[in-house]
Amino acid sequence: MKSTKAELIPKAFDSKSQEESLYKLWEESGYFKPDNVQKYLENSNKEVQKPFVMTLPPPNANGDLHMGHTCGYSFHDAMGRFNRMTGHPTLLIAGKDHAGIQTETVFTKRLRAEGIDKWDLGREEFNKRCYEFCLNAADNARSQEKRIGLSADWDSEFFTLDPRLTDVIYETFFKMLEDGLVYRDKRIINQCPHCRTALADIDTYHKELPGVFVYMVYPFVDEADKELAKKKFGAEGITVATTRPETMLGDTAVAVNPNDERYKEFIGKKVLLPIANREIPVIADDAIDIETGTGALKVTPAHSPIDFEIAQRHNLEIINVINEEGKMSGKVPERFLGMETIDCSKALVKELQELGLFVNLERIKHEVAVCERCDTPIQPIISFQWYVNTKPLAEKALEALNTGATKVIPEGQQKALTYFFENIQPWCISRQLWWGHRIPVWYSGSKELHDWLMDNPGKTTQDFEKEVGKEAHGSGKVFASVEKPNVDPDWDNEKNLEFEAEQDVFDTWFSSGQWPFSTTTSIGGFDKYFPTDVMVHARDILFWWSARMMMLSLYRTGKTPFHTVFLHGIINAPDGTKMSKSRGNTVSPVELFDKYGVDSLRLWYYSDALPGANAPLREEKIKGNRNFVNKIWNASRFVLMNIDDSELDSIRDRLEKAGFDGERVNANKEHVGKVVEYLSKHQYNLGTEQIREFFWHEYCDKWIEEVKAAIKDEQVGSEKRIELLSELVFLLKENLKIMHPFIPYITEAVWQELVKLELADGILMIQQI
RNA sequence: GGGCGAUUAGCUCAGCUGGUUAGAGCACCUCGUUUACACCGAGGGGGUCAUAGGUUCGAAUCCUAUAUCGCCCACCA
Repeated sequence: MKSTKAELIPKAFDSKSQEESLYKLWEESGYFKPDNVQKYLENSNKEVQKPFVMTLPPPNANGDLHMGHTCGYSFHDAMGRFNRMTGHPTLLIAGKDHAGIQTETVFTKRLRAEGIDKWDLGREEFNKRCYEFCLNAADNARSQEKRIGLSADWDSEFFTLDPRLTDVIYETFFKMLEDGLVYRDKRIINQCPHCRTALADIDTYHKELPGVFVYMVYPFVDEADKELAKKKFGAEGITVATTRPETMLGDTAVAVNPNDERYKEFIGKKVLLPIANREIPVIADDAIDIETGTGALKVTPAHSPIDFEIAQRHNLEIINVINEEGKMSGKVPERFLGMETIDCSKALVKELQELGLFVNLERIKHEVAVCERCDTPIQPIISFQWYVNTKPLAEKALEALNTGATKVIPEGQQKALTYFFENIQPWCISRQLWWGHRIPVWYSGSKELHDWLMDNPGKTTQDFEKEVGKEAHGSGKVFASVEKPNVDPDWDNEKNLEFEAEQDVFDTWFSSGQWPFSTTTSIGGFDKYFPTDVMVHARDILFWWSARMMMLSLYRTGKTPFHTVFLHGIINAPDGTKMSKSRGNTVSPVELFDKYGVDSLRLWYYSDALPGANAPLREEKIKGNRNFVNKIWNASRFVLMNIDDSELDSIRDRLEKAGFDGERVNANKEHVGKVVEYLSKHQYNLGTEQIREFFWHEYCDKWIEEVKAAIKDEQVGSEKRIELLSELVFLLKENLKIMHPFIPYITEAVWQELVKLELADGILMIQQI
């Protein structure tokens, strides 16, 4: 009867109870830090390869991780572990995102629940409290990142508003301003009247809402035109159609297609804008679709992007009639001032009816852009914002793609990115929020003065005083600096001088677009760790994030920030639809960790969440992976159980001598070679399949069975037993190593069982493949 | 409207630069309780690789068209 210590090992691998202590073992080993990996390699006379570095996408500091986050981190970690085990001092830099508008919304609600109004609190106090809130809340996300096994250096973790990063981000802005790449410009923006901020297109989504389509007549000014119109159309004017009648008060033209036979003879004529009683021209523009509506478009440059472009082409006046809160304002008849747009719309329709200029009202459903956070329909309004001229930046990025300095996996997305760079639009980087990096700019005099001067080229501060009726306290020039400046060379009245701080903050992508070099710079490792190696994220933020990182890194450092962008698949609900909170079909990764173990979920990601794929969640596959993980546990247990305690010394000696050869060892080498190749080529699905196939059906089903039969009748301690069991242990260890990047927990757990029997040393994470 | 991609076993998908009987996991069927594991073992069924043409000695793989689906961007008077 054999006596073996290994018989005490439990029958099933209980992932949940072991994951925490295994993670602790890794973390406390210090090998999440590249310097320690380097020391280890040097001490064990291994060749030190160049560092392997990844900066990780920072999740929202105050949220839970979703299936997509843990998917990304699974890939990060497999890459990190593989490189760490092949001679590369490896650094994974994690982060937590301040997430601009989302966090401001969340925290404002929290404050309100405590009975605090953010406006009473003031900006400075709000930001202070929100910062604390985020730092505290970040523990939650961080513990989930650790749970997935992420081998990041937590001492290099950054919150995106960290003052060290801010310095770098501001420098970039100053440089761009100097180089003329940032400028202030008047454009149509998406205004959320509820959140009182400009929104990027990505912060909005489209929703089908009931609306109206109102036809109304703008009468001609000249009697002759009226006559002609009456003959042609049966009305003394031109009929236009709109879904937003309230914007008519800001109309400055009616546009028709130059090829539209109906209106040809009216081009250049004038109509009288009803109610506002303003004469506006009929103009011709190619952008007008003859088929839509009446083929005649009322042009409201201040409140519609298309109209704005038309206005630019034709030098039309721009009249703002809706303010930031979505209320009627500006040059509108007094009775409409302060009205909600919808009320104003109704009132106008009524007045038009009375004037006999109302033609028809259709009730329609149409797609409206709404605020992603609060569902409020956005108001396109015109305002001055800060822009980046992305054209020259995109050219450099294109070059990086074309020369192969950066490549995107999957290939199709590389084409999409190329197309994006080729057709890039100016980038609005200012947001009217409190929560974020304040744009480090001061206006001499006031922001109003500066924008007025921009609006009125050729005019002076004296004109401003006269026409606006306010005193000028500076030249209206812009000063870029963090601290308030105290001199303005263009303003001689020093006593009178005042500076107004820019209140807007940067778009979060402007700061996160600098992530690879802002973080490495801030830990003092720019020279050593930049450029980084691989960027991993889901493909939905390719244009927003990686594109920006490429442009800004090339601008600041002259180098592309990473040689590979790896876009993992998107995890969908089991029925194939998108997971979303509003649909209530989300699945929490933590739930799956608990149920099947982290390794099982990781394996599923590697096999299903491939670049270019949408992976519907398949629990039964994760369950299958759990079975594989358990198989590893039991196979290892069986090998150890076959070793009698009295044989341990001989097997240790045999293992130290190394020099195993023969069929199995060769087959195993070939197997390891294949997996290494798959990992190097980012073919994780093939790697997963390979380790599963090989370990289960070769190592377990063949080798263990063969050895089992061969040693059945052997005396304990016989030469044959020692040789065969030693070989089996050797092969087990080799397999644990190559499987570790995929499934770190189970492999390390087994390794530690080997360590207990002194059949292995140290920790598996740092062993070299 | 523009761009990208997909269509292979019941389900989810592999199949790299064209080459013997097209693969995996899960599901299904049969047999098996031999002291590692039933979260197991042995075996099995199941696919004219969306459709139509073409290139080739040879096509799931390359080309063209069609159909269906998905994603992204732009727009929606």
